[in-house]
Amino acid sequence: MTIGELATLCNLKPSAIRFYEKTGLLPAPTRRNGRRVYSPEAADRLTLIGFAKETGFSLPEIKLLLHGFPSSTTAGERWRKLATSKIQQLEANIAKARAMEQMLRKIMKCHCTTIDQCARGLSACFKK
Amino acid sequence: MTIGELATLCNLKPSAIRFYEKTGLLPAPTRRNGRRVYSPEAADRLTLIGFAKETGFSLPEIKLLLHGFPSSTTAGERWRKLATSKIQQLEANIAKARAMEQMLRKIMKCHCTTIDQCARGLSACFKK
DNA sequence: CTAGAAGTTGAAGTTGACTTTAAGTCAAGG
DNA sequence: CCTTGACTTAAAGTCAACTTCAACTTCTAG
Repeated sequence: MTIGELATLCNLKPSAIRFYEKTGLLPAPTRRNGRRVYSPEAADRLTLIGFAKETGFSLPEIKLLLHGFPSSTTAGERWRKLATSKIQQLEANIAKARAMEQMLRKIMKCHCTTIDQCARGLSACFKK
Repeated sequence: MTIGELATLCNLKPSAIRFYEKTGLLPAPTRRNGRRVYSPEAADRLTLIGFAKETGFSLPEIKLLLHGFPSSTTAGERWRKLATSKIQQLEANIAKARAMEQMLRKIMKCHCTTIDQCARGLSACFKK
């Protein structure tokens, strides 16, 4: 697969793929006459990266999750710690998203055009 | 309340509050000797803004949700449309977060240090 | 064989959301 | 009265995550 094909397949621009390679998220593929040639697994990797991004991971975090921490005796443990904290973050995000959704639904039930008009007291739900 | 007090109360820097004011997210407060003086409602507004940010709204989107669309006969309807699409986005985000969480949990059950070691085939879950 | 589409590089530019800086004003405590 | 710290502004700086540019090479169709 060429970089262009991989890009269209994953809804990315070639520049993004080169950027991920340069920053170490994506392994450098083999080359044919100087050009990158990708195997289908590259698409799996990019799918995973995209998914992680959409769930709130930064690129450095994704790098850690993908490659594990730099080798050390406690590497596995540290990966585990990162994953555990990320799971907690994900659950917090889910809770927040649900609360926001509830708020929007409530506001939609009345007939205002702004939140200020009818969200008085509603923001109390979010204290803390 | 001074800008500094409001900032500590909402875990923000004064500069962020001034920035929100400049970009129209926060109404300009009254002034005493040139200095901003805030009423407690300002904190509610900031809490709401923070919440929206954390659930994936951009500042321009938050502005729209707060102030409604610029006045026009269809303003209310457009607000409604925006809110509806945002609710859908929130639900999609919740689903993604759940899938990501499941994936992390699965990977944690085996004893690898990287995702590549044991996530083979797992990314199939995400092929939408 | 040649035009043009797609690939290559490093470096510079973009966007969103702030933060920092510079240069100054105001106010409360010792 | 004077210092110290919080406030004011506009303008410039920062950071992440890419994108665009310039200059060049290489593949592909006619």
